[in-house]
Amino acid sequence: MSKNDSISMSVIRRLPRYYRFLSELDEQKVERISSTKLAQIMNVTASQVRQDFNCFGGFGQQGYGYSVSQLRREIQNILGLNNNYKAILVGVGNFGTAIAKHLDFHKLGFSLIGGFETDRSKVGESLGSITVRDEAELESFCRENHVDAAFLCIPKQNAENMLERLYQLGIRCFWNFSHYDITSKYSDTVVENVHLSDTLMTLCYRIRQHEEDE
Amino acid sequence: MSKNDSISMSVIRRLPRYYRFLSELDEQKVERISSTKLAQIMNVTASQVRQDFNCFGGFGQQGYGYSVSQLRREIQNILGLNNNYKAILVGVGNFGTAIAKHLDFHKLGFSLIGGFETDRSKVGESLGSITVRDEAELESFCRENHVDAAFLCIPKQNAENMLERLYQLGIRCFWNFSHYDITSKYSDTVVENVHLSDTLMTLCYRIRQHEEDE
DNA sequence: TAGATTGTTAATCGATTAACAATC
DNA sequence: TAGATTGTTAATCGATTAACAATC
Repeated sequence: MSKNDSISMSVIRRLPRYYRFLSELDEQKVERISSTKLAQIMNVTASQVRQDFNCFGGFGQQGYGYSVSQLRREIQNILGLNNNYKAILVGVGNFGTAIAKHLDFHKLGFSLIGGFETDRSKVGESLGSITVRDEAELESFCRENHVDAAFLCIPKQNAENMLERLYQLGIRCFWNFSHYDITSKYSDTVVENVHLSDTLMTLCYRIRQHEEDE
Repeated sequence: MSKNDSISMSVIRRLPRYYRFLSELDEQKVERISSTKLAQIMNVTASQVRQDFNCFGGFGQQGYGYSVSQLRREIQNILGLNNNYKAILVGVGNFGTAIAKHLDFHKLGFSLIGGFETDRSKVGESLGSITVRDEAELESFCRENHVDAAFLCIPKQNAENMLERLYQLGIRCFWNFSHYDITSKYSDTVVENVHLSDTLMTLCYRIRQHEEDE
């Protein structure tokens, strides 16, 4: 766990996938694996596997391969999944609700500590471990609780205002499901955008390509 | 709209984003835009904008720029958003429901024609234009209706079986929210994976990087 | 020791950016 | 015509793959 020097984003974005495959192998009690075998399972090249792992230092052993459980733990550490970043859910509609119920945030480095919603009819509902609060309580809540990140599940038209409020409250990290372009206005933020419709449009394009190939 | 010769995936995956920005400009009644200006708004290089658009043929006019509405329409055509691919939703839990309610499939080249669920208590519910059906009806439904794609919103453990059934029914295109690795078993499929937890893990990593930069 | 497999360097490939001639 | 901006070629940069010496 050394050898840092800013790893490229291409590598980082592959780590979760390694982590998933290694977790599965670990559950299946597989003890060791070679870069060749792992590459085969994951449908990538063995070279890439070794290059990727070596960005962080040598986890393997020549002539033997990698210890699945150790490698899994190393990637877990690199990604920081043992953290417990405090996150709030902003917008508890269908989508926000699904997210909150669907994911095990603790395994992903987060802890969901609050949810906020404009629709009064939803305020007071409980959602897993949290209770849905009136959006008006956002400021007081954030002053009483340390918040590391916000999960944005609101429509684009509400995003501009909400961002201003969240930014004022010192929140700089966002998991953004809205189509609002956060970084263009707030450059000192960390944003992971999830644009579901973009991937569906890509699928649309690829369906036709696939048909044409026949 | 010519000059094809297999466009690289890097370009294709940028098209939805161009499409979104152009749609917005179009709504704001902006008539023309230069690659420089568009690049500025989108935070990319003007070179990239021009290279990307030129993969498909010259939409611009020297000394003038690009017509926003025309360019938007061109990208719409390239992506094939005027299609009406018939899709079914497999798994109508929190997540599937949110997806179905959240997105305007018609604008994205699809038409949702059915939803299937194992949980009997949900069968019969209506969801936008569709009615939730018992998963047991999947085969009969797919034989009576042409289905181009399946949106997979089921847990990983159910995915293997379900994929086998869908594949048998001739479905080859998937929007996959499960962590099941479709292409490794079914190589003649078109799959867009959406791994939400992967992006959250990446955010987790980036939060720490951000903190360290201070 | 022999065999296997890593860690790492070098070669290749593809994607991005820069530059500028063509042209509206 | 002069100015602006594209379309396109060439240069650069980064990421991926191949190769192999190091070593368990």
